[in-house]
Amino acid sequence: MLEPKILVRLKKEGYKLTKQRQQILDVMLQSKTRLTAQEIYKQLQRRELSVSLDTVYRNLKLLSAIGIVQQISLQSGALYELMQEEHHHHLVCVDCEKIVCISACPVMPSYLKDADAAGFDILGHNLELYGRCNDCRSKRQLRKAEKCVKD
Amino acid sequence: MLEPKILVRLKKEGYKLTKQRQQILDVMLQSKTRLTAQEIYKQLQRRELSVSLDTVYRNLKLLSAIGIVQQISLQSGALYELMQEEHHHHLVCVDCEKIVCISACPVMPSYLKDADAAGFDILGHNLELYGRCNDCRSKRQLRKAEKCVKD
DNA sequence: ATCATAAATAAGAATATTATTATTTAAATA
DNA sequence: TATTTAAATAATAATATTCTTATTTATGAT
Repeated sequence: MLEPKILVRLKKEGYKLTKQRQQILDVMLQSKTRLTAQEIYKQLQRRELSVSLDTVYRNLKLLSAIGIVQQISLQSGALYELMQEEHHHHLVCVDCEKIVCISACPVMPSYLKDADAAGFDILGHNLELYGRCNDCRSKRQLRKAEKCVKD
Repeated sequence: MLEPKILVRLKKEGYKLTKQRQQILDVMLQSKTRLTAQEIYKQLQRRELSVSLDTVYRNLKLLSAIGIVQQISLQSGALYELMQEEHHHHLVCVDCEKIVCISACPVMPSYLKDADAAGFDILGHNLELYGRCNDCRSKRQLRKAEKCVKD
């Protein structure tokens, strides 16, 4: 069921395809929503596969580093999603934590050349944008406006 | 002592310039190295200013979101550095956690337009690159080579 | 200078995340 | 198929990070 692309990627970097790793990926694949590490852990328990929470975290970190999984850091902890078809990034509202996908990716090969120059093999990257959404901006301005009216 | 630029930025976004916030920024300004939240907290205790660890974390998060501070996520936790002169990003070795600065930034205004389109005010961003450094790559290959020799 | 108020803080409890170490396992090769 | 070994895992202990709530404070307006 796993994308062959993912298998190839893991093998290429010398990582093993363990049962646990497969199941973690599968849970993410099945999920319609972004998940926390804890949620993935709970799903796995339902499936009766023995996976420690530690293993979930370890794998999410690894998979993020090599670009198979995308991590989104919120106040309340991190969310993870499987990188499907199109590579993309996320914009998070600093007030309400609303998340919006930004479809393009600005990290071009030319940019990675600098990194190569440092002698690194580039495996992946994570870009998160922060901002304030329309609603939250309005609310802020409303507060100021109300005050003026009252005065 | 604080860069006026930072003060302007905070005020513009409606954030207060508290003693604690000032001191956190000052500790980072004085430091020659990247610091963990805990290290910043300890520095502040030496200065005899009352700042809770919670406050340190809260501020680092806020300051990262609006681009005044840069966060670097390592296995062992996060490091923080004040964004000085030139905006830049970091490349981290997934094996040894060596950090290298990449001077340019690929996040151009044109890219941010997409974000604007979603009705967001963009405040900042965080980009982290992952790779494997020269040394770690060599070590991996050595292991394989040794095996071949032995055989 | 005083007042009003949203923003910020401290304290301590609750969670999330990582480290350590002994054991197990995938995968390469004989 | 059996052997070998780096990689991966589980268990649990240790840290790091966040939440909740009551209190304090910076700031803008009087």
